[in-house]
Amino acid sequence: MAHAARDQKLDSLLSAAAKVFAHQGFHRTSMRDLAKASGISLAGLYYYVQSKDELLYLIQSRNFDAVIAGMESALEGVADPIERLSRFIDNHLDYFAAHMAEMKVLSHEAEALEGDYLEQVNEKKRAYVRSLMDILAEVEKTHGPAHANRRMAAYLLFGMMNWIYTWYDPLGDLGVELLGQTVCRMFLGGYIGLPVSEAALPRAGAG
Amino acid sequence: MAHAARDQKLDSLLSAAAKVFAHQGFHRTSMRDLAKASGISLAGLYYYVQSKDELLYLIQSRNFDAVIAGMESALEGVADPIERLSRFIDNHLDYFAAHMAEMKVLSHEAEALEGDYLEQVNEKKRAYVRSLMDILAEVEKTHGPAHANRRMAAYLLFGMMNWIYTWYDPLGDLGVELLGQTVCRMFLGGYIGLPVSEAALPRAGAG
DNA sequence: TTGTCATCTGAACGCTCGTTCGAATGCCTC
DNA sequence: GAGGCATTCGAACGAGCGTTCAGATGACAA
Repeated sequence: MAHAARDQKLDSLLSAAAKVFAHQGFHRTSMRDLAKASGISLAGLYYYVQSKDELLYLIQSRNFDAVIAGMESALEGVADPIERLSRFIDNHLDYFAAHMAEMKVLSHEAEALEGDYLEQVNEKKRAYVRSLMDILAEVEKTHGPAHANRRMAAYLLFGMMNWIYTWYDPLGDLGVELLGQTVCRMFLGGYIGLPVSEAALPRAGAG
Repeated sequence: MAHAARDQKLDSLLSAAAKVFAHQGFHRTSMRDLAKASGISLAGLYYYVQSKDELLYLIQSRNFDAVIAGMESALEGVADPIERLSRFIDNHLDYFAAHMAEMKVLSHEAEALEGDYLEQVNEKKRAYVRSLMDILAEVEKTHGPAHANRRMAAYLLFGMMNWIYTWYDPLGDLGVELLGQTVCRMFLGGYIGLPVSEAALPRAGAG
């Protein structure tokens, strides 16, 4: 099948492009850079892709779809809210660690997209955030009112998870399992001894 | 003094440039854009600045210096490790919220710098991270061994704090005080009822 | 008035960019 | 061998980029 061969070559182009985008940034990367990295001639790139923008869109869109699909499968049949939250986090971090270049492009080049491309990715993003906030609502229903604004907490969690493209090395000594545990524990429990009571928290009486 | 007038005009150029960089991104912004935004002619920009790169460097460098100076002053004479951590977080978030454009440029355009400029900012960054990790070491000394790798915890905290440029509105209904409290509590304590015991955490017995 | 110096500018330079186009190549079918 | 189609490419185009330069402007000193 010719169709499959073409798709496969597009995939490898997207993979090569993601690496270069992650390394140099989208705007600093030229189509000539991508030609060199993918082994396709400059003009040849346009047989697989309509524009540089579409290339970025395809990287972001496909990987985001994969994250969302992974999440849906990870949550399937799981009822306990905390377990659902834990799986949401693990899925996000596991995919991130397994596709660092692509996820860095998704996290860092969010504003590089324009027009319809931007809107389509943003719609996925909104749905994904909504999924997390639904889980947080369930958590609150089971465990009582939260100690934080739900929306704020959601974005702080995304901050912990998405910022990892600036420092995390999946091949380093800090494994993804430890990362997932730590993020989950930090979100739900804390850094020092878990039983930190309200009164022990600072800010209450300090200027 | 003529010197002071010049410095003042450079300041206002940097401030205008930070807004445009924050809005469009560094590489997408042209010197012609900056000329328009600052009210200086294209060639006139080069009377105040050697290059577009230096412009970015000055924004990052000066604001980072301000963050660090604020931190040193906030920690002065404070002994309690948890209070020190709380002040470190508050200083970072307060400055971020008060200078969203500049801090977005500092967070998001970290890799846009090159050569000496990059190295100088990175050195500040390393020292700043070291400051946080020193505080974490003090916290551990006082409150016993932590439940997370120290370096990992530090970067997760920076993730929560730096990611806010993607979602936080200082003029919205979520005040900076609440933000600081939440980040501090999430780092130290947690989202649902603080006494979440080890056993209650998922991951242990779930696939 | 003349000269000096900081401040500012219009116009241009050389370069790289994303994209296009006409043509070449390789492969399959008849 | 001929025709058709998917694939690939060298060369070029127009546009925009960061930067430079020779010179204008205006304030102040002599």
